[in-house]
Amino acid sequence: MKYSRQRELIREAVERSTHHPTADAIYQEVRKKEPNISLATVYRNLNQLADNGIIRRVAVPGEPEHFDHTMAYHEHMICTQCGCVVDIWPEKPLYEQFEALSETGITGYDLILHGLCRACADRNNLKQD
Amino acid sequence: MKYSRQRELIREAVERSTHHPTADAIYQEVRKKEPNISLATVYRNLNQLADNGIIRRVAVPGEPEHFDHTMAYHEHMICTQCGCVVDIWPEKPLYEQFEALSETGITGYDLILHGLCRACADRNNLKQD
DNA sequence: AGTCAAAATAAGAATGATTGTTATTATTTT
DNA sequence: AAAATAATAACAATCATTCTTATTTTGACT
Repeated sequence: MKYSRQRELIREAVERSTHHPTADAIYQEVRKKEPNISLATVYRNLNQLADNGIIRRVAVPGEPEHFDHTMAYHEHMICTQCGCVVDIWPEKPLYEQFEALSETGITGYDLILHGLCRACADRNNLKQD
Repeated sequence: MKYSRQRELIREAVERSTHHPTADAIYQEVRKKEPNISLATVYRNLNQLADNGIIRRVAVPGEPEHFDHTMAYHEHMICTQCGCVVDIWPEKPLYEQFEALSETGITGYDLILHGLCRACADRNNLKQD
């Protein structure tokens, strides 16, 4: 894997991100510093970074792929109201729960939880009072 | 929801299916009896049936949507070798495990387990002997 | 049975996310 | 510095899915 300025900018943009950006969001961000970068380059590098365990893919059904710079074990919840993706930090990895579910073994999983984010939950409570 | 011959054929095709067919697989199947049916009609009706709780959507990251006629609670595993989708029947609903993960509550989730299906596991063991 | 409004359809265009192609450029190795 | 390799920009292509529109079907009500 050779160095490239573009890949470095992409990696940094994911690193800086507070939300869980899509390829297009990263594209828009990196374009500020590298106006001629191609969207295909962003996709190629995000995939490469994910395949090399440097960033994490977050697959949300019915949405474009999201990406996450936090590699420490955690899960994701999508807000049913505003659509934002929030980190969920279980006390114990869910993986253990899943292992017993198949005789042939579980080697991995994709999980997206659904619920209200803090902001939406609070906003709803305010209106209701 | 008015009756339509097309919707009925689509529902029956999902009902008969042993795997977890995609919209296109259902389209190919229904076309045998209704050659002029449109793919858009298949999509529209699969969505309608799913929205009305008559069939279930099975979202597999990186693949077209699958559908399932079995409405009783169960999970899904995708075989990392052959790509087939198999039903997993947990003793207790995983939902309970997930509820405690968010202060704001969990209203649902999407889960796909990864592992080897029985057939692939057996095949691998044979070769290895 | 005949009329009407609502719902559904076929056909195909359009969309959106993602990947492929190719000629060129940048990076690493010799 | 030259050769070999990987990466890029530009843009075409693909794939799944949804949208549009003119037409047909269905179900309710005479």
